[in-house]
Amino acid sequence: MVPTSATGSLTDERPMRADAQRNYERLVLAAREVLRESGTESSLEEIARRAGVGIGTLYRRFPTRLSLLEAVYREDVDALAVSTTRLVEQEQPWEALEAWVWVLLDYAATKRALFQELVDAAGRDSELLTHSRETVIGAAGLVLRNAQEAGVARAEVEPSDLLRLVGGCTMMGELESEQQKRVVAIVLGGIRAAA
Amino acid sequence: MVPTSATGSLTDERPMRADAQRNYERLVLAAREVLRESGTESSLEEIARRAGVGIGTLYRRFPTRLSLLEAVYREDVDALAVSTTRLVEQEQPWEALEAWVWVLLDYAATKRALFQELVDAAGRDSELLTHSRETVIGAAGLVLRNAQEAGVARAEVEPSDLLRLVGGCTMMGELESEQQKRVVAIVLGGIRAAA
DNA sequence: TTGCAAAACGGAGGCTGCCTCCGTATTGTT
DNA sequence: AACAATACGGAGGCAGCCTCCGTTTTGCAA
Repeated sequence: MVPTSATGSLTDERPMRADAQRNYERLVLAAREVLRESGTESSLEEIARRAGVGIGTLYRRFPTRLSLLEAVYREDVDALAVSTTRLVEQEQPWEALEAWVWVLLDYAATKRALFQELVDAAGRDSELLTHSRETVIGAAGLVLRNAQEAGVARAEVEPSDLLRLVGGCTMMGELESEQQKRVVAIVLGGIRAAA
Repeated sequence: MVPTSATGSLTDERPMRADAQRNYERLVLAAREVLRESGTESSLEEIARRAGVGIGTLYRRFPTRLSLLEAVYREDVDALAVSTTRLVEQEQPWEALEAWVWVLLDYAATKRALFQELVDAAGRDSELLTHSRETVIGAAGLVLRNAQEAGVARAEVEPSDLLRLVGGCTMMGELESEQQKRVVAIVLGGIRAAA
């Protein structure tokens, strides 16, 4: 999953230079480590330090905090998309939605930092459509539309509403599992179409 | 509303010294101003600067970021409590709850910074029961219990759930009014007891 | 191989913010 | 008027963000 070019866009002619690629890997590795330890508070300098790389290198490779987070969690984000598809194919629409919310929560629990900044940047920055945002919103849309077409979810709910509700309230501070259950129940209850 | 003693606790014998009181007022004034401009990002140094006061003075008076926010919004928080009581007395239980959510949103809109840190500190710090937290949670409890006793709100919902849902998801970034309406509708739908 | 330009590195440095500490100034009380 | 008690304020230490640019590394081409 290590790209051989910085952007993955169509305009890369050359592969990354060997040292660049090595440092890329080190940075992502260190970032994952530091993020696990310090979450949202993680310092970029600490990450660079841990990676044994100059701060300048970090900034060259990842101009944005978000871009680093994305690199770290890219695989996980893609995995979310995959398991979303599976849910939609194998479960009943409502059950899929229910299950998906829990998948999202579980997912968010280990990716607070990314999620925080992602939801945060949901409104503004709408220019910079990052891979993660597209993917997560896409997943939400898939499972939601599926439920709506089956008539089990209210038609007016939008994917971003789902993210807000599930992500938003969960993202702030920890949530004990009891409260988590209650909150999810409330959200699901509010989304379910009246019988 | 300017206290004549730093803590308001039982142990203050003397009133604040004149200069202390003057600076207190200046600080709160400046803080309100800066908070309006910069929200959560507000810098304490900027506030001190704006107040024409040394940074040391700020820290002596408000050892904690939260304590400053509280001072700024103390009156507003109390006002929330008052209008909560009024709602409960004058409206039907469910209507009161509905209206209260909107009051809370409106309230939160101008007090993002306080709210953010408040909800954030909801779990940990449970020792330090600040005035604001008690007040806000108390208000949520009042309106919620009222609805529950009337049988129009699910019994298992807790006050902090309400804060999480309404505050949490709203607090992250801006929310356009359309989305706000949808999100509130979902939350209320999930709280309402099944008929 | 060797040479060389393109690519990448890395950290110093400028800026800002957090917070503490302590010498100095202001009060108000006797 | 004098003297504690109280309060002030900012220097200074630490850390993080980000940029800029002189130095090093790499890989292609001769």
